[in-house]
Amino acid sequence: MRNRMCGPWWENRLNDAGFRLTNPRELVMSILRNTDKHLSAEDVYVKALAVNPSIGLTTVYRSLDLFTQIGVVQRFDFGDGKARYELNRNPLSKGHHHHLVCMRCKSIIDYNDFMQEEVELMKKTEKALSKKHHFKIMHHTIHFYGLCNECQHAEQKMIDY
Amino acid sequence: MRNRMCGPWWENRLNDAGFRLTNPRELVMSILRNTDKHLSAEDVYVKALAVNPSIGLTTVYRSLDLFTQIGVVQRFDFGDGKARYELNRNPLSKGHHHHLVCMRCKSIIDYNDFMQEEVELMKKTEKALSKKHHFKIMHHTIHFYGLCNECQHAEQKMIDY
DNA sequence: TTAATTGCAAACGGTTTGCATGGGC
DNA sequence: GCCCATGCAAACCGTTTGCAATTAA
Repeated sequence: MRNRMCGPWWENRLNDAGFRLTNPRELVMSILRNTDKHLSAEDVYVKALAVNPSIGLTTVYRSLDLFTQIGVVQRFDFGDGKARYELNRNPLSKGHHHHLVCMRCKSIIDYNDFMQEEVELMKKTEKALSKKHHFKIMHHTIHFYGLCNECQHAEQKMIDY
Repeated sequence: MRNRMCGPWWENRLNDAGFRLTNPRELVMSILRNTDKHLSAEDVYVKALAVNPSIGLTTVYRSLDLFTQIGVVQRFDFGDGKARYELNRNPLSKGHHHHLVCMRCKSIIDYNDFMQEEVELMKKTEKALSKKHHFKIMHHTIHFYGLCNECQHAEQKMIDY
């Protein structure tokens, strides 16, 4: 009965990995699917409560961990003390992108410019580093840190006084 | 009396920013100066205790924060729940490099291969993203995640059984 | 049926804060 | 002497764990 190719790809991946499809897991997944933000566990929990008031924060954490482990979700650390979770919208990991992180208001902007060049450089680098350090590279992240449009102006005001 | 250009550059920067040169701060700095590892606050604290048994962990945190703020130290988040601190060895930020992070044992390897190409791509990307998103970029990080030499073999053993 | 999953409460671990004491300048 | 800086203890906050009850398969 497994692998019936009935639901979305992540359901199959759950099954294949031997995990159960439950209401809380479906709910967490639907929340991730319906946002383009970079949600923390707490963010997901709050949204989940609106649909299922009896869901527990613990379950949200465990679902997010599980999804991360089976490669359906990617976990990011932007250095503000809480992890963010983002859906891998495609089993083949299309939609590769990176992040601009505002050091002041912590907002995050996705970008995917110059991906062709980036991918080429990364491949080259990965190859060299694998050989040099015998390191098996699974994935990479590029974060730009700075000030978003609004926060630049806010900073400017502070300097003015 | 300020700005006498007597001590190392970071002492001057402390002075210029209006902060005091104290024993704990010198100790923390000397520890960072004498390692090539990526130390956590706790790591620094343990090393500091060996020299000054009355130093407090809080002071280590505050020193590291201060150094980070005045640009003498860089703080990294590799996603294992604790921040790492690394000395900027040069006021002009030479020695730019990035990291390989082992997802299993959390060890970190520095690399600076292909820096020429990387810097070019990053400059180009920064320029475009600044214009496109009105984002003022201060710095960036590139992290490769994967398995180090030892951990690949450990994983292999696990699979064998 | 029955083992995986859930929700609660309590623990955990890294980091921060309040406050009285101590030490640069 | 004036404040900034320190050390201690306690608070904080995101995350994890133990455990009994629930539920998917």
